[in-house]
Amino acid sequence: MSDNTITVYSVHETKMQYNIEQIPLFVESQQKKAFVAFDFANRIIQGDCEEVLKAIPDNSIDLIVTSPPYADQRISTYGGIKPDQYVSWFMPKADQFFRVLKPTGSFILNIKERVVNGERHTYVLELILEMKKHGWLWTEEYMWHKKNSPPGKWPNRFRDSWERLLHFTKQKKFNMYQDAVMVPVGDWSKTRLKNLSETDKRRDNSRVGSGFGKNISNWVGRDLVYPSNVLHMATECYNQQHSAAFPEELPEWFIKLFTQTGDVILDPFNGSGTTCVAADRLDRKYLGIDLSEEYCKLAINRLQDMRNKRGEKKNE
Amino acid sequence: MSDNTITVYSVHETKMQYNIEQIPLFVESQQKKAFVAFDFANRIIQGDCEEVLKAIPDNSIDLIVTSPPYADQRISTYGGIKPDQYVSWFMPKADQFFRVLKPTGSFILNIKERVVNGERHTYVLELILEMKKHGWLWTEEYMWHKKNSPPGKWPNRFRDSWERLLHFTKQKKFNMYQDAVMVPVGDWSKTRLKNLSETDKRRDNSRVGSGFGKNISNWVGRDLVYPSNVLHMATECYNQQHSAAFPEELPEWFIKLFTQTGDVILDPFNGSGTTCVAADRLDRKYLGIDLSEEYCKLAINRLQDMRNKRGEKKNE
DNA sequence: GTTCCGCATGAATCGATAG
DNA sequence: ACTATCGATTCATGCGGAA
Repeated sequence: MSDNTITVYSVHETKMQYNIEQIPLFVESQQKKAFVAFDFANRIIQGDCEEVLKAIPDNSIDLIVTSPPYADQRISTYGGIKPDQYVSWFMPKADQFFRVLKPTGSFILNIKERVVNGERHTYVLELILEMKKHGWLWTEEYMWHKKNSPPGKWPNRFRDSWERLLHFTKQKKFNMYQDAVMVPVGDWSKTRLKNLSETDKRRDNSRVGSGFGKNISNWVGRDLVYPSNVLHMATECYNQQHSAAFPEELPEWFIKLFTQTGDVILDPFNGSGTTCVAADRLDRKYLGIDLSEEYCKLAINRLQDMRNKRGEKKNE
Repeated sequence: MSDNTITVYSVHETKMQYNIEQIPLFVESQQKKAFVAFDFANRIIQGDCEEVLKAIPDNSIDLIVTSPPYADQRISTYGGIKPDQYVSWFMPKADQFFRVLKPTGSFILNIKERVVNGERHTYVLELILEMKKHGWLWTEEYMWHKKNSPPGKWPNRFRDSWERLLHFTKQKKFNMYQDAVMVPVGDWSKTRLKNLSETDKRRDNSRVGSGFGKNISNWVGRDLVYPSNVLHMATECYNQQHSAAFPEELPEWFIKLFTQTGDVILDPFNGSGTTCVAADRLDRKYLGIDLSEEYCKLAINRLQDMRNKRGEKKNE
């Protein structure tokens, strides 16, 4: 990274091309205003999210979905944050997240505590408590059940197949579009409904207009139910080189749940850019930030690939 | 409850009968020794677990599995512990658990935080931190996915379908018999989740009282793999007056995982006695403690019923 | 003897209403 | 302003009676 500059990537229509603009960021209030004129939507920015976000205005982001480097992970990029220092490393960034997030917005934090000396470390618990002190509401904890967790065998524990999806908000009331993530009803009523309709037909022949038929009408067309706070998703790898933190399904679910078309989604630890890809696919705007130039380029390539594919599809 | 006495229930062969013995408990060291001679194995004791356990010797329990009253729940029995006071209510009891647990033993705590003012309360997080201060190791957090969670719809959250199963130990090295909970690979678990009749068959087998050995024999020839730290189990809500906090499968799994035949399992918030029933079925010894006389009687009745059924089966 | 369906039942939570 | 109570919302499951 060169001094006082960051690199901004953006996707263009041209296949396999991207522009790199050098933009001064770390500026005082006057110049900051000028920068604000810069459209940060649909950009991938290389830099430290804590610094980059200082150039983003208050209350301008609708949703933050991210999976920060866990303690002692992504050492080459983030230097491997020590578990004991995790909270103090994270909180200045969380303060920026708080500032840029709209009052009606949500922050989804994918995280899981490491095992240290045979014990689960407590930095995630401490992080939640500290977030509250900094004004965040710990609204909910969703559970990601990783259906295909990596194998492994230890004498004192099994494979770790779940991760936390902490849901923080700024207010008790926030935007939530529950209908957007309704799911087909369970196998239970599928089979029952199937059988029910057969019975219905049978009875319909013998007796028309009874109250029974009315009962059926309540079920017919009601294929969808609201999900719970447990998400069952398999992990996926974008390619052999760079494994994604989570499958595209995951940010997709929260993007549909907490935003509408045109809203802006931020991933401050963008990595291979799964959040941005999901956002773009769902016609939302994205802002991805990552320290690593390699990851930024990978992300922009993925976004370009997807745009191209969608373009081809349109022309078909 | 009368002064200085507790009520001890034990199962006998005679159908639908139980003995009630009055035993002085809250005594000093000399008399305590006398009490220790009393066999606490396979007993249901009515009283406050914090006091009752003072009569149990150090390092005498192999496994503790329990689901304490959550904050503001089970008000009629426990008076409804306020969320803010939960940790200070719980810790003196946890100290006794620590004392009576063998160094190689495990403590499984089923708990979940309430929503208070639209936010998840932090008393569970604080409890974990406090447990560590009192010497416990937070070894693992298992996840109970409740497939049939209570319904409901709110503007800011979905149905809560998971609970924590906190695994505390006294040492880094503890007893764990992983082979005892191995499961058939792949398709079996899929069919089990989807095929209801398959589940029913398994359930029936376990209810009859032959334990799980019989089922395992059905799996011979299939490849067994170790499970993960996510448990998929439905709550039992059969039409009775007293519903169990968790399904029998749940303590069963941990009993097989952390104990051997003849070991002693403690549930200090015994409730309807699901833990003890599972322990007895698996030929372990149990000690159940509960404040409520009604629950104690219910538990002993369940244990007697099971004994009777197992006896009938033997005679067949 | 099976299979199938109606129904009750949750360790819930929110918002409105009442004291 | 703060607490207490009540109705509305909603779905997977097991049980019991029916086909």
